[in-house]
Amino acid sequence: MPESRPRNIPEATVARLAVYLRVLAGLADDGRSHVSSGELATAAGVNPAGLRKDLSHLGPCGVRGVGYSVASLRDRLTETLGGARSRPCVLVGVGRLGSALADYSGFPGRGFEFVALLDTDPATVGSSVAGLTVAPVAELETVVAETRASIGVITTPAEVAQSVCDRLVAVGVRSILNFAPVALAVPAGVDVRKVDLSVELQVLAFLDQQRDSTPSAVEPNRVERVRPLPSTARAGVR
Amino acid sequence: MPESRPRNIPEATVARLAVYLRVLAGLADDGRSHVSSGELATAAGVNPAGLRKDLSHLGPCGVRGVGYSVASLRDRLTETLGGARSRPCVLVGVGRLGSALADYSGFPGRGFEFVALLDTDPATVGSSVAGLTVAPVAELETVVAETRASIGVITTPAEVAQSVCDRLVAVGVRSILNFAPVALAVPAGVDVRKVDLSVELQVLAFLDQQRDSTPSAVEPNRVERVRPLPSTARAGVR
DNA sequence: TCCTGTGAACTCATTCACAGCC
DNA sequence: GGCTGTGAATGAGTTCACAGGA
Repeated sequence: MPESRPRNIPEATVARLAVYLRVLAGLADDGRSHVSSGELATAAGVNPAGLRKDLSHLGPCGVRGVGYSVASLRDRLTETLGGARSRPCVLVGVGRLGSALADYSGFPGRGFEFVALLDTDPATVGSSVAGLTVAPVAELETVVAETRASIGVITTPAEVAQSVCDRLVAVGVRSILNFAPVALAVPAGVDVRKVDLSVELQVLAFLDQQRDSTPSAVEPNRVERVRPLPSTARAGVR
Repeated sequence: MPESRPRNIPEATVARLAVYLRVLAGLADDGRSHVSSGELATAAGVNPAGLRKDLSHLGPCGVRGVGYSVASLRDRLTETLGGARSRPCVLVGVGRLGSALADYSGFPGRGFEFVALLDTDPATVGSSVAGLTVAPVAELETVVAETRASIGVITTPAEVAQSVCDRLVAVGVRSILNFAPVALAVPAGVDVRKVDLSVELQVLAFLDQQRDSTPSAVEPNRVERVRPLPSTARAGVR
């Protein structure tokens, strides 16, 4: 076969593909059979031309003069994003944020699936969250080995994040999503993405304040400008 | 006075300034008096040259051949990020994610402060979260008017996010942080940032899967590469 | 000699504008 | 006529390399 694989899709594009997929699922539920790039772009909050460029990474998948088939585009995106075999994820730290995240696992065809939830708190261990029974962190090594998890999600307090990270890496986890407000040190070959909720708020507060300071001068209204997604930091190898 | 204001600081830089500030607070607690850009950069997970460029937006604030004064740099960052008078925020949707977020308010000098938490669930309304009593959503308009909140945080289910957004905008909120997985439509002049937790996981899953497919070939090890932050989408003015 | 501050190169990403097909 | 696919242009942001001061 002549390598029909997705090839090199930019990270920013991958993030948007996930958004398109969600919108398409909604359109399919509404019984729609086709969409134009314009309509899809509006629903996803992006620029139409950018959307088309994103989709071009999958090869031609629309019909000129008509638009995109909702069902087939959805299937294509599902497959591209990892669809068939979803990656097993282990989540450490089942607090409010952790349990909120665990519920996102619900949807199939998302490319990931939580297979274990770990916590230290005896009151939390043994309880059921998102259909899984919370296990003690002591079992981290065993659980990762048994489930062959390759993705770890850290929603612990900052103080223990690095040690949890070290343990995950030691047993072979190579992709980590970190919600703790610390920069994790990892060996090359491990991919860390970071999401910092308080930083998001600080940035918003800064822009808000800055706008008040500026007497609304200088810049007129731009109708709708949208930026990618990256929202995270990366360290280590591809 | 000759406008000594921060001027135009790139958004990506603002996000990192918040991270530096947190690291500096930790260093101050440890009794450190000075840091070099290299050390600070490592702790923040960024490139030293980039850090210096970021700080250059505040004007010279280091000492050549020595480094930065921990205390004075911290104060400078605090002030730049909105320090003195923090922006009042209203949060709508006090579920697990919402209450987790509300706790971030704790720190002073962050540039924002939660002044009200709203929810529809009668079981949640009246309870105390992060030191605030949860109020019914019906009081949204009153609360925003009384607190003069200019920032709204939406952590509701997707179905009601747009209507909550509309109500916030109607009473004058111009900066919104949206955690619901929908693209919010807002009039020009309103700034929306979006954080999508499930997308973060999907991107990580994709990269993880992609790495397994590729026989580790092509690319050698990159030691530590870090990307900015944006983590969000923006719509509206400025 | 140290480390900061910064112009300049470079990489990455978004937007524009139009060619191509239905 | 309408809408997709895409090369070219633009812009933002990061890295490099060195000038400049303690």
